[in-house]
Amino acid sequence: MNKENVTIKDIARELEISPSTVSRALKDHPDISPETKKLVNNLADKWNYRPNPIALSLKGGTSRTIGIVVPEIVHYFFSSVISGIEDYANENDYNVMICQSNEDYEKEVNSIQTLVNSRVDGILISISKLTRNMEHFHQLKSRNIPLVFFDRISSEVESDRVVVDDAEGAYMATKHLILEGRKRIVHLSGPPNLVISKDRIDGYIRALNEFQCSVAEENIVKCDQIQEAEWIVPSLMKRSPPPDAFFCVNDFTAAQTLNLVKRLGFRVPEDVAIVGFTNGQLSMLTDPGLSTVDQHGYDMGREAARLLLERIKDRNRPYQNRVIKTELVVRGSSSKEL
Amino acid sequence: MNKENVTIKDIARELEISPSTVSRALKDHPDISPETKKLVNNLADKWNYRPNPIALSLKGGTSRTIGIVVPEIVHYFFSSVISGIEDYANENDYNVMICQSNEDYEKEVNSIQTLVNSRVDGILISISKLTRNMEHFHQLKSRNIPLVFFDRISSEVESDRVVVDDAEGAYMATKHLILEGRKRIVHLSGPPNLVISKDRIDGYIRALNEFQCSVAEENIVKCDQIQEAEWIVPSLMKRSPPPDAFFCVNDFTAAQTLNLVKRLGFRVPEDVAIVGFTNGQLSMLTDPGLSTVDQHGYDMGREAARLLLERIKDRNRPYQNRVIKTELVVRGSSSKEL
DNA sequence: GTGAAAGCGCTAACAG
DNA sequence: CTGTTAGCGCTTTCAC
Repeated sequence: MNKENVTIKDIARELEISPSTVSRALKDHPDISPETKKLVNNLADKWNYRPNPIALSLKGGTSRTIGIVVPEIVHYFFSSVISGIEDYANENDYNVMICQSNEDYEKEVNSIQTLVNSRVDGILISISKLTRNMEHFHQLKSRNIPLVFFDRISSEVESDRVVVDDAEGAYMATKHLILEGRKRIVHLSGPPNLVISKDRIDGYIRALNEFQCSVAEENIVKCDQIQEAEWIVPSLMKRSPPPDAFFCVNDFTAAQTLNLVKRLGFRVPEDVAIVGFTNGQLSMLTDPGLSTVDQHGYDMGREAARLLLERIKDRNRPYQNRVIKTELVVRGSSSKEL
Repeated sequence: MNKENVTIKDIARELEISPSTVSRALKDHPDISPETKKLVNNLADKWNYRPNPIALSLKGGTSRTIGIVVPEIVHYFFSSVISGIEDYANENDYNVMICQSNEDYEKEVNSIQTLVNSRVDGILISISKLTRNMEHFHQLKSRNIPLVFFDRISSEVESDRVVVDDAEGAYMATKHLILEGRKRIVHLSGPPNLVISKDRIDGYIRALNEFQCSVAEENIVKCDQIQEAEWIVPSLMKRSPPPDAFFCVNDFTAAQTLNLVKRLGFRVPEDVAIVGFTNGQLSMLTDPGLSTVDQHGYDMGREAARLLLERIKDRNRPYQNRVIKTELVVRGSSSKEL
């Protein structure tokens, strides 16, 4: 009943017809007689025939597999993007191959090499924090391998891109803090070489300007990791007067800031308000709940996959730039009413 | 410089020798003269030749790709397992294809079908909460496709397995709570059809027995999701006397329990101690920090991948059962000293 | 030491 | 309407 792997030949032999006829019957080719089709399809069903995708790949020069490179799978944002890519790809009969760069330039280059060697039909990537040299992307372009950047894009490499509306998200978060009456809003920002970091800073500044608040250099501090926050936040809180709000580049840093500030005896949100960025599972579980900017990772994943599959179909279409809307989610860490 | 995709034929043509000679030279076959080898290898390097894995697969009947099926990528535990699998697989020149079941039986069956159709050399799976029928696994066995279960195993299907020492982890957690002087320890448990749920219950009971504490039916409550906890925990806290400790089947439920209990006016850990299971990123960011049992997901992933690759090499070896040690991580939610 | 030929599973141009 | 043939890239047996 469960033959190891049924091939077209097997069916042809059994029915005493040629493999090509079987192949055509299976694809409902108009030339084939209805009876033959029925015969073939019945046997194919009965034997549970599945076309061998490897043979198809070799023939067609396309693997129906796309590759993803992310810094770390274990981050909520990235795993939700992957989830979206996965779903969209599978719906379109594509498979997905995943590599991690671990925020390391070398590993990123290797990952791309691996995917290229595996003959993926295209690549989706969010670049690592340490990536400065964009040579590996140019190589992809010169080899004509479709490439889509998501979230952490390269501004130097022309290609399809999906980003969230980082500037707008940061603007909304900052504006929210201002409207809550905060005067000394610190922005804990990301690595300066990433476009998303710059955009979030821009949004932060735009909001301050709009409300005639002064923008102070020392209120923009690079700090995007739990360990960094450990010493940076306490040192910031020693200022007099201390900051009365933090807008953080991600939920982890925000949650950690929240804890540190509480440990120093400040009340949240009364003395200090905090807003993060991501809206991961974490943000509902801090105390108080963490206000944050939802990045809609899953949607971004679907959109990125869509762009990639479209480019695979048509390599000459103009480059697309998609922006996923962000959404401010207000919880107890920034609003006294919650 | 960057030819699209160099083949053996290209090299043969350029050097005016036959493809077979090139193939042999590339694999350092003893028959080939050193000069020819040098010539071939130099050109291969220069042209950046990479064997086409698809052709190799078709020829060799092996894809050097393994498949993973997990309930949800976005859970810290699963993404860390995936990370471990990835690393081990890549070190051994295997690629990894990932599918999600979304805790749904149908999608699990589909995922396996997808992977089989893609001709993966083997499959790693952690079964969904809703999976009761094991037919799809038996099919894999009858098709002779290597299969390794990790974490959520099927006790009904014989195969290689990697689990964490759930019973021991639960035992340590419970014992720790007992030693902290807790008398009314509630266990919020997982879906009863999963082996891990049973094992954790067993460990919980063993610790209670060992210390002559009574085991009460009503202290074992099925509750493994944030939303469930929302109403279950408050109702439990209405008992008189209320529970003075919770051992939860995962970190999410534990963190949520922690918040709910605090919201009801109880102090943690003074009035109520809480221990979770996973040791995800979340556990350092609750207030107080969440005591939990580390599952070493990354190590589990590596080990599972190792078992799979070994079985792919030798399909007749006896089935292996690997147990990853768990580790109790004590933080503020269960110990007054922290 | 090297080459020719066949075949992995499938498709498509070309014949009939 | 159906069969034959060649070829995707690579390996491997069999010849020479």
